[in-house]
Amino acid sequence: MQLGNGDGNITTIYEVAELAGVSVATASRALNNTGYVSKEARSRVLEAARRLNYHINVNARSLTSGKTYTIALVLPDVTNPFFPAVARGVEDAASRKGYSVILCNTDGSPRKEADYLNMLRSRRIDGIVFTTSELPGARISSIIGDSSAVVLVDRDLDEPYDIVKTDNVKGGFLATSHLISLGHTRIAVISGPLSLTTGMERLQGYRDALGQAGIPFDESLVVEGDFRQEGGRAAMERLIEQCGGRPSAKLSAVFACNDLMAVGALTALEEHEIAVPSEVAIVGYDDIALASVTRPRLSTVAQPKYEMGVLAAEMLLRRMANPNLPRQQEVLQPMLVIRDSTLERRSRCG
Amino acid sequence: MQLGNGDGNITTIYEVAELAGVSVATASRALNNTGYVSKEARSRVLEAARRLNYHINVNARSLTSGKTYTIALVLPDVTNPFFPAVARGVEDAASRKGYSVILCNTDGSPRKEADYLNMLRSRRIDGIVFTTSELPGARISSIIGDSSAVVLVDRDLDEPYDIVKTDNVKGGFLATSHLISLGHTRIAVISGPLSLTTGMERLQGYRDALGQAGIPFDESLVVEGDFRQEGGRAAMERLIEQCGGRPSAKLSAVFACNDLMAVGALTALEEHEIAVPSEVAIVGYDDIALASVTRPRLSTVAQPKYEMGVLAAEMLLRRMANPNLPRQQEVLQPMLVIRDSTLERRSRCG
DNA sequence: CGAAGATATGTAACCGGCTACAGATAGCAA
DNA sequence: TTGCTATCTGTAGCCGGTTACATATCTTCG
Repeated sequence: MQLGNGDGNITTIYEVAELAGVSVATASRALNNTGYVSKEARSRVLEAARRLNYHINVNARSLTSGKTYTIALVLPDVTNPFFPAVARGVEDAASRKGYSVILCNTDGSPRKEADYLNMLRSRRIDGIVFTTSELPGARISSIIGDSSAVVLVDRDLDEPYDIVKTDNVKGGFLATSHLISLGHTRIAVISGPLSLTTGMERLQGYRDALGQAGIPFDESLVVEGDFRQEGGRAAMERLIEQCGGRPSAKLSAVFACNDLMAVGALTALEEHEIAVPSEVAIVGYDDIALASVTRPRLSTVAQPKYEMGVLAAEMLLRRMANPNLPRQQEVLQPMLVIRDSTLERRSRCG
Repeated sequence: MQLGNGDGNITTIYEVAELAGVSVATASRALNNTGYVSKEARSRVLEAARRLNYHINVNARSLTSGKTYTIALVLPDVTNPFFPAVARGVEDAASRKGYSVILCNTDGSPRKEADYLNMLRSRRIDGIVFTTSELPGARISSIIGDSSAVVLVDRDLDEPYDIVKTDNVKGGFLATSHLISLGHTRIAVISGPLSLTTGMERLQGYRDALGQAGIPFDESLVVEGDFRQEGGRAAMERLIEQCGGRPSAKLSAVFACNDLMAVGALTALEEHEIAVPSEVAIVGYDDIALASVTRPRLSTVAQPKYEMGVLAAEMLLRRMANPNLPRQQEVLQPMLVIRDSTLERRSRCG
């Protein structure tokens, strides 16, 4: 609406300098509060910038500074209910410090992961919060080189990258011990993919709890799932079939290594008209929003998802500020949330 | 691991040109497949780029091209279960065309929205997929000017921006008609914030359905909610209280204008031991993942969330390619999903 | 054979910032 | 007065690409 110059058109620092009657050097110094600038010059520059609706061109600046003030969040799928909270945490922490976040969904495909990493390198991203699936650490470094810092979330790689995770062994232990303390001894586990550290570790916690209670580990009670609802349902079907339709003495509780699979298991149980928790108790993992609305409401092991995101971003910024820092690792504590899908078990069974 | 040059360090086109024994102009042409380049020169350049692990600096390029190949997705909160699917759609469609997506959570705060828009302008973003809450269209244009294209999702502004939405009036109509067809006549509505077009339009659909069925509109059956779970619960409490604890003849069904509020209402009903759907039927809106795991499973009006994201991104790219296009508007159709929270109503009531 | 056009390449300017360096002025101590 | 420091400003080069323009060679056609 202004004359010709004002509104939409893009202004450069040259135009600001000209209007203010100074050189670009002075204009730059005034706008960035660096070096020596007289009061009058500064205020003339600021006024000119205001009048021209000047917005610095970040890309141009990054050409000299080498910093883009951009980080990336690379994860399998925002649509997986575990990730939005993490993403929000990352974005909050990043934007607080003036960083923007680029979102990348890889579906866990090493191919897509590699493609994104290449793209991110071309963008000279300052850092990456990465939840990879299968890409080996060495491959990551070979692509991004040391052009950007990396923090791994919820994954554990051999490479010397910083890490934010929760104690999955402990989480698995908590879930299983809870079931044991309720009197269960025949406890099945629907694990995550055993190629992922999360999958392995939660299973390890399960074994630890069993061992500590003196309950023998029974291979046939372990079914490998895929962290997805349909996989959880299929795994539960398999378990039910294995028991000849009625769990009864063969199996009285299930630890599903994430909530999505637990929900799948729940539907399978419902279809077979097996009562939860009276016939079979079930514990999930993650405490996604779903968990508190199922019937029965799902007992689960909560992870501090938002905090993980925040910590990951903050850790990344620290690493960016000082690439020579020793490797950082932050292990958060999972927490058992007891709802209705697990219940005290009286008398029956041994 | 290589000599000194290979791995992590950043290479410029100058080094590539030098290694290939050509000028930067030729190198640039070879890498971009523009202009004339001899076969030999091209292959020497490509080989040099490969050996040096050359990745173009996108920021430098955008300095001359004026394009950043970056768009932004500005929404209230990824943590709201409605948005991840939209986000995924936007990211998929964008990355398919080589664009990156910057994620911005505004919490619906006009202040944050304005801050983000300013930041995005500084980044010379090519376009924005925007789900604003309260920022007037004029304000948006005053900030971003015509420096980037804008597509509005699920919102309707006076400004001449492109729009992707679903037919909310129709959605409200579908939900209400469904209840009416089951025999309900006393239907309460827990609306969204009436300051939002989504809120208003769904309510309008409700009124239309009532009108068409000849059921008088009763002000006292309308409670304004906030699209959040706790708000839905509070609204339901209010309705129950209004009926003196037992809905009975005063109210036999509720249309909650999104699923989150429906879930909240469900918990309120459960606490009061009011059976769903036999005493009170309930329909939600959005069909988020939650809806299919509640007990009873929630009948709801589904929006094609992922498709909305895809369409928004594609529309944005079209607009970016041709700023003079007439205003585009895409209205998708909502779809009724009948589950267990609504049920045929026999005899009783009139 | 000469002119026109296609092909190939390099030089240099430019995109929009930042900053090293140099030059200018002023204040102050010796 | 001289010399030194602190303050202020501008010129120009650089960051890493793209591309207009000039130049040169090779075909091709009248």
